[in-house]
Amino acid sequence: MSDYRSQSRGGGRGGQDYSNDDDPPMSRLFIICNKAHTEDDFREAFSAYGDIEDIWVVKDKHTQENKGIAYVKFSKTSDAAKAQEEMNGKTIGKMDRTLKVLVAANRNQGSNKSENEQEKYVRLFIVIPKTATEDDIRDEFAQWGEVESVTIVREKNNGNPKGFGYVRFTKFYYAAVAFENCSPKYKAVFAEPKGSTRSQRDQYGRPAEDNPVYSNPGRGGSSYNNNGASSGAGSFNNDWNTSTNNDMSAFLRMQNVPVAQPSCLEVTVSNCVNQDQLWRLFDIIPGLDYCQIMREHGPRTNEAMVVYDNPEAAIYAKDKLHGLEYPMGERIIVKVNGMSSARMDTSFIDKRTKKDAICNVPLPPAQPLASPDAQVAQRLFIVLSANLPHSILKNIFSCWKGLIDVYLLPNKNCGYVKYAECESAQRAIHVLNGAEICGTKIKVMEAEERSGSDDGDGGRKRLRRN
DNA sequence: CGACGGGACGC
DNA sequence: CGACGGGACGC
Repeated sequence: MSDYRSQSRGGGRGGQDYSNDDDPPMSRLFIICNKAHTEDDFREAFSAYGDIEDIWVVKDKHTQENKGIAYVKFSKTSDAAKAQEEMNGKTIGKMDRTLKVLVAANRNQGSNKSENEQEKYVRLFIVIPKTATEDDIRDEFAQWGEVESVTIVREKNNGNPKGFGYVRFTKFYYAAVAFENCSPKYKAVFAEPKGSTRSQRDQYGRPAEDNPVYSNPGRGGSSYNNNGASSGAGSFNNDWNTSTNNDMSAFLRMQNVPVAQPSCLEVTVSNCVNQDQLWRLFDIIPGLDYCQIMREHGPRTNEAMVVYDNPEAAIYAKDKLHGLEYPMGERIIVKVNGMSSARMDTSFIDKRTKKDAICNVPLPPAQPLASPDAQVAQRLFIVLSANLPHSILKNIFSCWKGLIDVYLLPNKNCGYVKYAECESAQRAIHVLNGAEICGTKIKVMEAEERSGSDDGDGGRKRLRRN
């Protein structure tokens, strides 16, 4: 993984890729041929299928003799697919030997022969609206080629769609055309073969624990890191409510909350500092309760929230750490939450004598969560005056029984909360609407029904996208 | 005022 | 049967 040279070329400038083997995916072919084949032979035979970025006839390092293998890199996956399917088994040049044409494996993973062969190339993983049926998806994707099957993944209990599924085509080429041309709403990618999940999905998981922040994931790089919802999501596990089974520790933590006073700091820190490092830094001052990198703040900085269990500790931490170079050359900026003035105003603290560090209203102790598959009894819509980490929100809303899910919309300070019990939802509204969480105001109300997804009946349109 | 995410297959 | 180079930021 250290060998990835392509990372720095994220953006929009034009096109020469020398080494970006797997971009787009499966656009490079591995060809087993004859030692006498030349680059020109391959160019002549393969350029009919599309733009070729690179042809490489592999030679022995020492003897310079051809090894009888070659790589041909196309710009487009579908061109590579067409070439692979048509040239495999053909002869080119004046040679007798037939070519064996395969999709090249990723540079760092060696041979491909033990794979399920076609399995990897004919199946797309897609996000599927919950209202869609297998037939809908089949009809939609049949425009790109012959669909062999569609699978919508469903809950095993109630058969409700999970919101994603698979489309299997009869040929690599069809899958490639669909991959390139289907609506972006499907977020199509080539499906991993059934056994090996989570190979590349780690980038969404936990944010930097002991790794520095990685820059860009590969294709389709929609912003993955600039909102509290997604960056917070990975830290779920480090927080008070470690999981559904850990209610007791959450309970104990929550019991302590109401006695503490405000002590929330807003910290701007280089994005090469990860959460663990930041924690250790602020933990120098006793009383650290909470430390969370929340969002990107600039091209090279993140914004974090740091909470102490008493205001003196927070003031002291600000005093000692504000302006510190950490690491060398990168100053940390520490502000009292919500205040823009550089100087600490202690009267600010006094005004909040009765408020706890996390929320300015008393909260009940933490309650068991509902399963993520649970039936939603009530959905709430929440609006924040600033972003908050997902972990804090989850914590707050888990003070009522049967919380299913909390999320904020990308790049917005509003979102949804789902409960399996109406009564919990109503209590959450009653207690939290108008409250402040770490100095951030929150509104909580019943959510409107979602506007019909794509049933196409013209009606209330408040948004133009669907 | 402020409105719709992510997701990996019954192992 | 078979699996990984050369080139190079830019005024």
